[in-house]
Amino acid sequence: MVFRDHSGFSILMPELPEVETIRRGLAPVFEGGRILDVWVRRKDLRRPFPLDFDKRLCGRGVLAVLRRGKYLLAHLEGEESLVMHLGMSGTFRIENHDLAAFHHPRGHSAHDHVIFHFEQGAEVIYNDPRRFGFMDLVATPKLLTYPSLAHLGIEPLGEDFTPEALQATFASVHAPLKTALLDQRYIAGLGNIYVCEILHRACLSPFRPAQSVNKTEMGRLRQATVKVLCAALEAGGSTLRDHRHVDGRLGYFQHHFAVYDRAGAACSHKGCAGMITRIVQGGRSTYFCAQCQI
DNA sequence: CTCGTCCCCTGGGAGC
DNA sequence: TGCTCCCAGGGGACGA
Repeated sequence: MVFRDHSGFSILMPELPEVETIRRGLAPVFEGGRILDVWVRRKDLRRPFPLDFDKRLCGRGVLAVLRRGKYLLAHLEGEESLVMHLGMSGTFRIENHDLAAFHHPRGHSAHDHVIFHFEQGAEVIYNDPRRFGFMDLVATPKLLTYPSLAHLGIEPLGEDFTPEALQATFASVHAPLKTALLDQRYIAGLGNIYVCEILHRACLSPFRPAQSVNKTEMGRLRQATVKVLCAALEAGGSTLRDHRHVDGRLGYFQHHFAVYDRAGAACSHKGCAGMITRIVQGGRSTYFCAQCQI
């Protein structure tokens, strides 16, 4: 969904490209940095913060920031990792203040829930109006069995994302292709917006039972997924490089969509006279062209 | 197991 | 102009 926040920035829900762009934006501050102090402004987001969340982060060095699906993972010194999910409205911004300012915080907005203060003076601020995100601390060796991460499917930008793997994954899945692509247990990182774009690009119907998609079509699906995600990443990358955005807002950038939120528009495929329509599948909007998505 | 439904939350937009 | 209501989204819980 596209909407504008109070300062006129265009906001998009964080799916894989947004989360990866945020990861790249956080990395220069997090990786090799040390957390001096953490200010948690409420006791929970979607879930409660873990016990002594702030105390356990104070003084910790950050080794690396990784992404798995839509999750961000900050590996900390001492074999512990900070697991973060942005839900639907979570974002980070980076501000640079002197140390004194942190102890007399000013100018934080109503939805700034967590503020990390780094040794070098940067503040990393997590803002989440709808509070569907969450943060947790997990022993790094136990990440593989952490419930939210344990059952995540294939990384769509990884080497394992092949037509053969897709066919094997969906071999016994009766669910409609649209629903199956959104299911993080099969493929990790896709959300409603990009799934609509991917299916349109691959000329595949959202209604097709996932198991009915043949290998040739899986090849198209793979190709479309990589193209759509990489184009979005490129847009995010150019936002990071754009110095007009140096107020530190991460991960939100303009995209051009072929189908999402474009009901009534003409299908953009060459030679197709179809029109984009909106239907509901599993309680979520699907935008597609019934003419060429078969 | 798989499938469908509902809920969490807020702000924007439609409609009156 | 100002009010009310509906809706978007990811993930987890729950029941069939």
